Amino acid sequence: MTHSSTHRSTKQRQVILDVLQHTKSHPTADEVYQLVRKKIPRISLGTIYRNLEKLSASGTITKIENAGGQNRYDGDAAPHYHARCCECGKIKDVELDPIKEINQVACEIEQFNITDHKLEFIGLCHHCQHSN
Amino acid sequence: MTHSSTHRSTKQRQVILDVLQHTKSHPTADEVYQLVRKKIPRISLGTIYRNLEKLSASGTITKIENAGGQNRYDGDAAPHYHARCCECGKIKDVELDPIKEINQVACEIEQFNITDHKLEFIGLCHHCQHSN
DNA sequence: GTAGCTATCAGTAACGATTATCATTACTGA
DNA sequence: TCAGTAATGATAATCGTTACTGATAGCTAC
Repeated sequence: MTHSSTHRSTKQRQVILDVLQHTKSHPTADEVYQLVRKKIPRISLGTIYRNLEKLSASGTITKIENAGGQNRYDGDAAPHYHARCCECGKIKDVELDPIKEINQVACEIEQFNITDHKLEFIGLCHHCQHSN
Repeated sequence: MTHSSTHRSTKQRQVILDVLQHTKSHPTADEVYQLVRKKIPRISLGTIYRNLEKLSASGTITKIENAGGQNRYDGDAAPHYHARCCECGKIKDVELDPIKEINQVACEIEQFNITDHKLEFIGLCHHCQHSN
């Protein structure tokens, strides 16, 4: 009933957030699960999903959708672009300032109120370039 | 054996392609299924998926991936951007020339061989703007 | 501190989208 | 026409994710 805006601070949520913010990779839910289990062996995969959802809903982390199959999660909530390896699916941050003006440009399109955009680069990561 | 590069021409594949190329929307696999069934009532959903996969692999159509939700398919194979409604998930073409130069810029990022990019705008479509 | 409320938990079943399997059908080139 | 085989219809299996359950444990007020 009472609009539960409250987020309790639980050990599970803290560890999940900590793991995410201390990895350079952009892990899938399952990878987060494996990492967190090292600290909380009995944690449930459902708890991982629930907390990843809450954390991204509150803007603490970023959920990377469209990643070809599984979603990935990024401990960095600041807007930035990603590069995805079309071979292994790994994601890397792109050091490129977000182009804010482009939303304005796109806004002039018929009947669509643009509020945001996602730019994803596709290519081969360093590892996959050399494994062929 | 012989690398029969060509795909056989079947009635099912022709109808699927025809349906896709004659709709302005960007239907999901299931929506394609519903449309094709009007012409081939006994077609299987598996056949839809198989052909959509083949057609997009050969570059005849475009697969618009969307992790978490359903994929969508675009009869237009030429590179162009899309706008996605964050409310209903519908996709609309964006009349904006692809920015080719941006791949070059991103290429200068450490150890990633960029070959392509996807730019997707997020917002509210005309319908969802007025239904709230 | 502790009592009570309830968000969160672990465990697991259910779900939806997609893919794989398999026996049968039907293109295609000889 | 015929053989070879890609493609089909039907259905089972897979995979990521979400929903449900009773139990647990933060938080607040006393």
